[in-house]
Amino acid sequence: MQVNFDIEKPIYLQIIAEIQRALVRGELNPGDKLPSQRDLAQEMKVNHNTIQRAYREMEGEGLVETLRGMGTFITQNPEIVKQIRVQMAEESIDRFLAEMFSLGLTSEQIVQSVTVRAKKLEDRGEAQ
Amino acid sequence: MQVNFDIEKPIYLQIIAEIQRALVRGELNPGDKLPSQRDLAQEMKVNHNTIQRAYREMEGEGLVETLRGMGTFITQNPEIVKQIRVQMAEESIDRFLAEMFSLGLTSEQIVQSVTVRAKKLEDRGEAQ
Amino acid sequence: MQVNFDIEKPIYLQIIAEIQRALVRGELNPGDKLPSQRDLAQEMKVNHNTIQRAYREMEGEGLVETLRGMGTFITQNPEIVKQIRVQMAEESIDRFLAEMFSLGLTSEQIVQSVTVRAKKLEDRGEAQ
Amino acid sequence: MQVNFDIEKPIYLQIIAEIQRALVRGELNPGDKLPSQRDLAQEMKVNHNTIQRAYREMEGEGLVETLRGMGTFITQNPEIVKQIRVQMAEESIDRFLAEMFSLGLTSEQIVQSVTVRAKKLEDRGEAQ
DNA sequence: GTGGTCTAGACCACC
DNA sequence: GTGGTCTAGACCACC
Repeated sequence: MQVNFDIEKPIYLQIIAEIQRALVRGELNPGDKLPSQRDLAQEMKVNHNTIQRAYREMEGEGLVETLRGMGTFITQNPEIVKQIRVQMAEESIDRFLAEMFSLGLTSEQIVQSVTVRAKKLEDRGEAQ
Repeated sequence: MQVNFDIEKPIYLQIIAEIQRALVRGELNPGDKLPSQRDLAQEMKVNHNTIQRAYREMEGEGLVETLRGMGTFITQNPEIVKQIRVQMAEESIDRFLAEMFSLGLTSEQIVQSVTVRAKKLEDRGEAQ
Repeated sequence: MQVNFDIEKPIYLQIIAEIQRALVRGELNPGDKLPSQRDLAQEMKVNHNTIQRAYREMEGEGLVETLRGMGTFITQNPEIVKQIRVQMAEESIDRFLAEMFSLGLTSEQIVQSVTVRAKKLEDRGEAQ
Repeated sequence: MQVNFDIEKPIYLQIIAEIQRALVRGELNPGDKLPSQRDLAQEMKVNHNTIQRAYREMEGEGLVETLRGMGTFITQNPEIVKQIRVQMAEESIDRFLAEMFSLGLTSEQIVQSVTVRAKKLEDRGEAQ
């Protein structure tokens, strides 16, 4: 697991995004234990408070559960993966539409372009 | 004009992207003179060779023309803005589709989601 | 506004409790601006991060809203005061019942005692 | 046995309260010898005069008896535990009612809430 | 060993 | 001026 020290996004949000991606990819599953705050901090070369911020934020969203003295675990709710998938898709769509609108395209043009291109890529087998 | 010193993308490509965005936004127009390589290098705190690489690349794409002793100018072709727009839209679409496919959505689901969301945002007036 | 540096309760929770009490007492109202994080930190002689923790926690509960560069404000929702009242009453009841059960009283005995005593105090006018 | 050095309550009253709770919990029984004033003072890191004050106060209430040269003992009266229980329950009730009245609830509402909640907790088996 | 709280202080973005 | 992020390091509770 890696973070980019880019200027754009706070580290703790990048950590959350990493964990969500790992969940969506199935590398992390409901019930799994996350690395301890101190271990992950050392591994990622960030302060343990930054990891804690990320973990606490995820706890607030119901993504993880923390058992004092035991560690932090992915919530034992099989729905979370689906929920994250939906959330990530929505973010992706909104980011995309913002880009397209800023280029001056209308809804109709966008839908048209996406339809054509998605069909083409799917036929080529680029959709796994 | 600024660049992010992130690891992802070579600086000269970021410079090109910036200039293209400036063109699309109308902040830069066909025929306009670009800053001298040395001036821009100083302003952006990058090596002047990096600027030269960016300008050369854009020259290869027919985006700019360099007149010896005069400087570098946006090509006097009213079509370039439209061409960049198309190119940027295509990049945007492909990036977006790659994200959506990696989340496991099908072409139909993607088109469906985009259609609904684009309509909604347009109604809200978020498309300028 | 004061905090007790007692060992029992984290400072940031004490701060939240203080603000909730101020709301219930009507000393603070929906829409009111809270002191800036730095000012309150200085006044309470705690670190500004501790105030931020309290404010962020309240933001998560929808109690306050933060406008970057403007400050932190009590949510413009007239229902919050009622909600806090209910929450404080529930906490009060649960704390009380835990005490009474630990003394070995049954539900019936507790209800009986409370009924008699509440009536007596109300008649004496101790309920404002 | 520990005391909180909080500002609220004199230490000698906290000591009395601790001893009463120990009696109610059955950790201390009628006839039991209390630690010597000096021993307890050392253990609790308070002045031995503070312990003396606590013991004297309890003697005045008939809770303990001091036998010169022998030490201080819980009164050999099987009723004291019951009496303390009643006294603690009364204090608990009054503190609780004060809280609820200050939140603006009426006697009826308080009794109603307590009845519902006590029943629920008892059913859940939280009353030991 | 694991998480929780707190401090002092730095630097940043936005206004 | 206001909040946001982050670090380094301390001490604590619970196990």
